[in-house]
Amino acid sequence: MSLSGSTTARPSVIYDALRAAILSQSQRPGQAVTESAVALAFGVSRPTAKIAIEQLVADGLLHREPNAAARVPTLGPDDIRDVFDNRAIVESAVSAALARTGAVPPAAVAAQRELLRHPGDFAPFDIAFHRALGAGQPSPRLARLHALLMGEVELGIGQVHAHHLLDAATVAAQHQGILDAIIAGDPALAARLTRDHIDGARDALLIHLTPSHDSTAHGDD
Amino acid sequence: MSLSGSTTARPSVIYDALRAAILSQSQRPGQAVTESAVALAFGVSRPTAKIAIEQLVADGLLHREPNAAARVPTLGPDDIRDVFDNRAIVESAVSAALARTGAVPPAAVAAQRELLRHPGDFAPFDIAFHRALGAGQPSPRLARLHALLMGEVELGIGQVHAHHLLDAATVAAQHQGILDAIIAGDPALAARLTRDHIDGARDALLIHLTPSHDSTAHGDD
DNA sequence: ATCAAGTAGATTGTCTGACAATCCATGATG
DNA sequence: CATCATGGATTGTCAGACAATCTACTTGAT
Repeated sequence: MSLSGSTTARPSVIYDALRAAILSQSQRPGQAVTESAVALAFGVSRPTAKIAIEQLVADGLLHREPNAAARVPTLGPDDIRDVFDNRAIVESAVSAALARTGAVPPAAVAAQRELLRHPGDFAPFDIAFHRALGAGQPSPRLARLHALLMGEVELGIGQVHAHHLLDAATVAAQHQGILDAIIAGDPALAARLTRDHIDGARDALLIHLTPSHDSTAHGDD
Repeated sequence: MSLSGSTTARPSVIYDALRAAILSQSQRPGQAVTESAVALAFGVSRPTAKIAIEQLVADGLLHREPNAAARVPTLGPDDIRDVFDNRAIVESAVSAALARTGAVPPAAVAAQRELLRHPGDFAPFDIAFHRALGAGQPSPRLARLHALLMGEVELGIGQVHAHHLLDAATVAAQHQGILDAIIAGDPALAARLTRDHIDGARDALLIHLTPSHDSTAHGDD
């Protein structure tokens, strides 16, 4: 059957599209993502859509309860804290492992360069930098743990990052410090700088989620 | 097999049975686990079997390449090192988090008690102790990271643990030290003892995997 | 006899359509 | 007004089928 799309509408295609929609806030938090709707939108059957949705759930980008539709999760302060605290644990180990090799992933350097060239909206390059760190380090299992957390990190940043919490120069400087420590072969320093960097990002996000700050949300639900 | 006549043969049932078969070495490492065979053995269709297999692959208990049958992975020295090093990172954070609460999961105490009562084959209770630590700690995401690693840990111990590497008394003493540090509310000590404990287990397993004198492995049982 | 090419088998990847089970909202009824 | 039955909606699960890909073997030529 020739549906609208090209040759094969594999689950991964649906996964990517759905993921982009969630991270770009096209799918508002709390909004239901039903299997039927996804199947209809992509012209596939429900089981096919189900597979893609389950993949998103496994990555933390969707929440689902036994017999209800999947929903885009709303990351509250507790979630942000939990995600970033665990990321600090994992990513500091990532930086330490990289420092032991003494080599920096080329993708991280590229992301760092692009970040400085786009100071207005640098969030994608910030994410790319950290993903490159995780992916470029020797341990495959540590890379997997890191990638697992980055999904929710990206979701949390997307939900809050529109407010320009930090400026590109500060972020870039901290990134450069991490890279320098890695090149210098100093695992302890690389781990400490990474931890501080992530803690700072966590606190910046939490400030925006604290009700003391004005003009954050519209009305109480 | 002994599974028949059940109207609700959910994928989780197949998952559990397959998992037990792998961990009990019923499925020898390297052996292929085809979707057809699983479907036939459990009396379900291939997609149902596929879901269970993919779940095992996600947990690291099976390896699969794009167009080949899934196989039980053989954990070599590099794999053991990688699994246990990452476990040390995650589980030391688990112990530290528990120490901050000052409370010990009851399941961990129960596992510790059972371990002392079964000094002959204490591997299951050793695993249960560490799983209880991960599951009983506050952060849901850290618990998930820990559980993800424990699958391969259990696989690695199962592949080597038949040789009685450590005696129950030593393991129990180390466990008790961790519990005491948690109760005392000393995160740094709990983390350090946990790391040492895991590093010791790693080294014990690696000794048995080092081909010091026996080059060709002929597995007569 | 050795090597290359073609072919047959096996296995996975994917899809379709359907039925059963469960949850939520609505409306009827005491 | 509260309680319960009913309807719709959604997920959970399943069986069967076809296409794509890899492997191993047979066949043929050098």
